[in-house]
Amino acid sequence: MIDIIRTLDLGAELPSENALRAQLGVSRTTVRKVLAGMSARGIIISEAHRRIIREQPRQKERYPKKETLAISEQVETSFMEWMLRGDACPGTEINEAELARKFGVATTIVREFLNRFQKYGLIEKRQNAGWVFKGFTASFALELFEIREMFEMRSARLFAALPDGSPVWKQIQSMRAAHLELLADIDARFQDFSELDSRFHRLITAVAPNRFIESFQDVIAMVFHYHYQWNKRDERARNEVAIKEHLALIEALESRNIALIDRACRLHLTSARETLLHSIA
Amino acid sequence: MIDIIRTLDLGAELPSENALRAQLGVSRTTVRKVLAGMSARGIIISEAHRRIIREQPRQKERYPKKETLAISEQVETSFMEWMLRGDACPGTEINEAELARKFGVATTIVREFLNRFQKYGLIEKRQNAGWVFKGFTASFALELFEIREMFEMRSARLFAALPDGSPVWKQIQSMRAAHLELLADIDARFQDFSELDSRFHRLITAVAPNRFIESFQDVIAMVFHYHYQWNKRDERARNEVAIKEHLALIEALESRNIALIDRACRLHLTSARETLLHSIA
DNA sequence: CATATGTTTCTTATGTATAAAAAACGGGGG
DNA sequence: CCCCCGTTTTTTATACATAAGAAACATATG
Repeated sequence: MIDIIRTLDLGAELPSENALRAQLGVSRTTVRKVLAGMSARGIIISEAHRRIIREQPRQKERYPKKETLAISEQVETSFMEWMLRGDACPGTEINEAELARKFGVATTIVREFLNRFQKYGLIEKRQNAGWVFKGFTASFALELFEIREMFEMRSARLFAALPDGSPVWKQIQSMRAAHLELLADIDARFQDFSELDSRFHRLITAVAPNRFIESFQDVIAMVFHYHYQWNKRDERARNEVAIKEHLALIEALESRNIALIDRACRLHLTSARETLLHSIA
Repeated sequence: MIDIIRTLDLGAELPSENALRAQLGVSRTTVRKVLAGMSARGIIISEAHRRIIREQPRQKERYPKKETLAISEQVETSFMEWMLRGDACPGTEINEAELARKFGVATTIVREFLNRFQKYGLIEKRQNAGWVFKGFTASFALELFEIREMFEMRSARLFAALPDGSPVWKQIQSMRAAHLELLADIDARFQDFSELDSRFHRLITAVAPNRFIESFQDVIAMVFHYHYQWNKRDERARNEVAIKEHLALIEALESRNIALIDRACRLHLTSARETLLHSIA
């Protein structure tokens, strides 16, 4: 809301609650609550049927990040930190109540998180007896990449069969541009790669949608997002190599030559796997 | 406990609490509670340091099935019924509170169930806005089988590379025997196939363990278990065909001929897919 | 001293209550 | 009749409370 107001002038009238609702992607109830808050702080004046901007909100008026995050998201972050900081070794038993205490949240939320987190294959539930952390181990990485290879090779191959008119070719073009841009400025922006990587692989996978493959992408994204947040070693070099491999794969895809595609794809996945294994050991 | 007592004579002494605990696979707390119940009903007499059987428990003494099932399991059954009875069509919005009311359980449990159930790909969560049932549709079946084919072909191929001395060859032998037995008595026992099917596919998959593949087996097992519980059409014939296909695959595996294995595996999966599609339409 | 049972403590499983957000309802003005 | 806003209802998100089960500790007995 602050961002919206900053595009308007002092004394201007705010859009209707419904317009704001649509723009912000939340319910009108929430919009009204925020408006009430701004009214109370003197940022806007609520008259009958309209609201006038009285003064520009300052940046420090923003709610602190922590207050705007759902508790469930905070739990996710806390848990990942706990796991990747190395407090946990393979076989560690996970205690719902203890985690809840440690993170300062209700047990219900921890429990719900663990249930959702189960799909990543890092923890396992035992009836009436809590959870076991299986460890972020080499075998985890190997199993992950075995599936990843099957899925991505499948999608990459399906790419070659796409008609010339398909809009994905445009998307691939702009994907290449994004990679080249990042590569040109790699020293400063190497940390932006993680997000580009995820987008690239999702684009390839999306040619022939399959809900199970898409769901597996979440696993991969989680692993890379969090793992490399705690393992910065060689990050710049690692990402540079990956970008070049992506560019090679893009070229192969555009050639429509299955053998070429297979090779580029496998090359990239092998290198990504080795990098991950290396960083675990 | 009733089953254990029935193997003993009147007046005999029960094993120690610890022995019972180990035998029943529960905690001693639970054993003690059951023993207290039996004492109250006059089935056993608790003396200092031992318990004597006073009269044989009758079958109706057993707790009704419903009381021994965890609420979470009851919710699963209720939900499957709701879904497969056809009360829900694709796109139906799922309401936690309403389901809880309908099933007569707490909302927490329904919520937890939906979270776990998510992995089956039949429902989807929308932030702050409940769940959507995506439907037990043809595209669900197709996506399911696309993955299943990848996974099973992979496992079947790895089979051929196993050394002669591997214990799986014995297991395959007894698997064949189980199939032949069932086939011989197919008219009476065709409903036993579902469980054998799951065991067979899990055996094949288990040659090279991968947690993601194993987790996917749960999806398949769920689909077949529940779907065919509500779609009995052609059940006998369907299962007979599948048994024969299994036998062919077993033979192919034992031949160690990759081409043969591939063919038998694909044949079976194709036929299973068509059967499922047919039963959905 | 080893094993069995009595007792206590702690954990997970389930139920209930409240807060936050979304959706529905309804009157009023253009 | 349509859009806007005030209000009410409903739903999800989170916290807290209790019951069932597991594990640990303590005591007794041969």
